[in-house]
Amino acid sequence: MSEYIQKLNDAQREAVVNFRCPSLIVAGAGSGKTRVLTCRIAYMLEQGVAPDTILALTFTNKAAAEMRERIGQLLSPQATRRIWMGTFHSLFSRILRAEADKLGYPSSYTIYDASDARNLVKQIIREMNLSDETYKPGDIAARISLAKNNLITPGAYEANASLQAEDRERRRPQFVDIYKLYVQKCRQNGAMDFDDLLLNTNILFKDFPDVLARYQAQFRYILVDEYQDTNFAQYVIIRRLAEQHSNVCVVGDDAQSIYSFRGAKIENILRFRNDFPDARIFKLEQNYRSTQTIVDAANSIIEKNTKQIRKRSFSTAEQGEKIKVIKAYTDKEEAILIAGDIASTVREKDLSYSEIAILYRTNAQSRSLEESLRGRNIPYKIYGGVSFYQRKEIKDLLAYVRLVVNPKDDEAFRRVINTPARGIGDVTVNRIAAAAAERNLSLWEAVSTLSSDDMEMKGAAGKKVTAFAGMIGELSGMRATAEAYELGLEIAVRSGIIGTYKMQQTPEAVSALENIEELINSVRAYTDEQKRIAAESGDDAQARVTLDEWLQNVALLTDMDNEKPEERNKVTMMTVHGAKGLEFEYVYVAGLEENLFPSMMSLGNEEGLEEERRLFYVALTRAKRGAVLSFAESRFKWGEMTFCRPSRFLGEIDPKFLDIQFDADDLSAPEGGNDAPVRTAYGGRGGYRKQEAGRKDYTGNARTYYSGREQSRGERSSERPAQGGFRHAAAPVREMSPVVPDSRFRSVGSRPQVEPEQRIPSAPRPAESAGAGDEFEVGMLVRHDKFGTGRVTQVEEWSGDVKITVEFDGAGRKTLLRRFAKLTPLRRG
DNA sequence: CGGACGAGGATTTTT
DNA sequence: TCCTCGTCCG
Repeated sequence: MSEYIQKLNDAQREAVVNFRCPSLIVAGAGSGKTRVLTCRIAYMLEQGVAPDTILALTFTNKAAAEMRERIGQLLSPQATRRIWMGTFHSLFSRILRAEADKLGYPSSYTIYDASDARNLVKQIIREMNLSDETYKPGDIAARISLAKNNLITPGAYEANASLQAEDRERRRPQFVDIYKLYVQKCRQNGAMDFDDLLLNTNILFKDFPDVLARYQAQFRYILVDEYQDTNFAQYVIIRRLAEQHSNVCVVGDDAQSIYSFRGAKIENILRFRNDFPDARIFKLEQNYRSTQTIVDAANSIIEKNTKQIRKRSFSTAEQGEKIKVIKAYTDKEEAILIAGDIASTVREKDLSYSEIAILYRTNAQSRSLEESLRGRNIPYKIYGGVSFYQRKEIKDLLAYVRLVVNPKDDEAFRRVINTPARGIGDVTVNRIAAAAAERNLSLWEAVSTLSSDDMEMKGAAGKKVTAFAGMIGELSGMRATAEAYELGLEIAVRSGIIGTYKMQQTPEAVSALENIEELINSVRAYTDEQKRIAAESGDDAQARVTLDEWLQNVALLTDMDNEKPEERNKVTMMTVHGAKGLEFEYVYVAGLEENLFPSMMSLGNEEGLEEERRLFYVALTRAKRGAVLSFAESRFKWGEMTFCRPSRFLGEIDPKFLDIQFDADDLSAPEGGNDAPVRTAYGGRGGYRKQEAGRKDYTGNARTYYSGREQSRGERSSERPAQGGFRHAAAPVREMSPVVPDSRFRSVGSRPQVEPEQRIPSAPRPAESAGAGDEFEVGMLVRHDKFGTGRVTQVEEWSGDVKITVEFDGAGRKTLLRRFAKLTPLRRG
């Protein structure tokens, strides 16, 4: 038996070697889940399973790459090449690319990300003359996504009385019309959104049984990582593919299901046994990551949930330190206390900053934490915020590539036609659109084949459009011969994107250029890599990698995928969601307050609350050695000071694991009293009775948040069967309720790429006497046609012009550009 | 066209 | 608070 098998514990080994039956591997936090998965695949290969009969599905590219890497280490890198290992989206997009013609799509279809999808929805709502008050694009896009995730096509949606009733009730009777048009436009544009990759795979498998049979025959072994996060569409794909060989191995942890807002169904893992009655279940319960204290504390939280697979994680590591709980008066103080604690922890335990993470529920919390870390000169890195791929310059460049690759992509066309500005305005675009619609052409097809007269354009506009068409046409022509990298660079240059940013001297423009450079380099890296793989495996078919291919790949990437190793020795700051799958020596969880963590939005129903509890479980189990939990009594939210109560989760941790850092006066029991403080602090473990006897301070809070419902739960009822039974394809419709929350993107606390310290300050420079600058100066009295007279308070040079700030007597302060404003100097100050 | 300005909105977000 | 979006004006 291979060495790597011997090193496994019994449960792990069982889960590895029994690979010829449906298997459910319940893998608690830190239980060596990835290890088991990689060993299982390695073992399968060693047992003679052909690599291309293995389909291994993950949720992130990172997870797939890591797994491939580790299998490669166990066997050889070559051995892993032909395994179908990757994300649901990337593998099925590959299949769809091969089978596109059957669905009436071009094989070089483009992939819309969430914001592309939302923009299209928005545009449709405008076109239909609907109010974007009632039809909020974000809501509509989310509902479309929800429908697709539940395999409800527009036709099925329309035929469904209860969904229709729901929309009427919510005063959005025309939702289904938007949905229809959206699907139609995507198809016209030769585009699929993320959800389509799964939905269309299902349609392909349903409508083309021979195609399904082919893939069923091929994938004799199906493995799914993070199964608790699969949605209905993914679930059905897996079931369909598994029908023939019934050989599915799913790995996951129901306690870490935290993506229901994205359509994930915890029921999929809870009910795996019903789907595969002869499945074997392997429970990995030994935690290798954390101390006993952390594991036991986490258990004491998660056992409050009713929906779960019973298991008992245990750690054989040392008992370890208690979990520190910090109270602060304000969010600002909380941040300062955390920074201080990090500084001393790092010093005392001789840690590197990279071994520490601060986790929070919402990105908005990062700001105060950031400031306090900076105040103490603690290096940090914030994850989240505006992603690389969401940056304007990147989306612009990608839109060009999309248009060049897929001439039907009207969305790309609209984005690109006047970016950078080339004097083609709405009026012109509308004319193009009208002409195109009349002839049933895409926008690009119209522009490249019709004359200016056909589009009813006057001289200047017509010329500009012709020039644009010529440029795209030439780039498009290069596709057949040029290397992807060259073409990418050519697009960046010819489009004028690079030139425009080069002209500007702002730090933003510099960073934009760097991003563009990075993107283009990634084309080269990708093609080189693909060529290397092709060479290794002896395929000549891949001699030249096209831009199409890279584009499909890049659409499915996220920031996590270009993590740079130089981010060493920095404290990690991220949301709890972002931390799933990671581990740190010390973890700080900030903002443990009611309405924040658990989030206010989750409090309406028990299911939401249970998910928050799982989220807290995830947060806590990231810690190897120590955890620090903090809360503030007041916090700035949306510019307003709000008062907060400590999170109920604090009270749910068995107090014997806690080390309370505050308020000994009010909370502590008499000397020698063992654990009274915590009980009175949070009312955990029946402690609330005591509080009701009339303690002050926190007791009042405790009484409130241990509301009747909480108390009445009394003896926990975890034996109760899981609620909300899973419905199968027969009635997927029920899956539509409740409606998902608004899922529009936020982008608070962004700038992950540029360290604040490294930013070039853009402080206004006084205008040089170059040209017109000296005409105005601070203190001068001036007159303006509209605003009357005023005094100049600031003059600065501003990208080729002069920006003048004037305090007007009547109209207040205005900032004017010299080039435009008709300002008359009156008298020197 | 493109910047200034005010209103409104603000969980979480693997792809 | 602080960002995004729409509108208005030079």
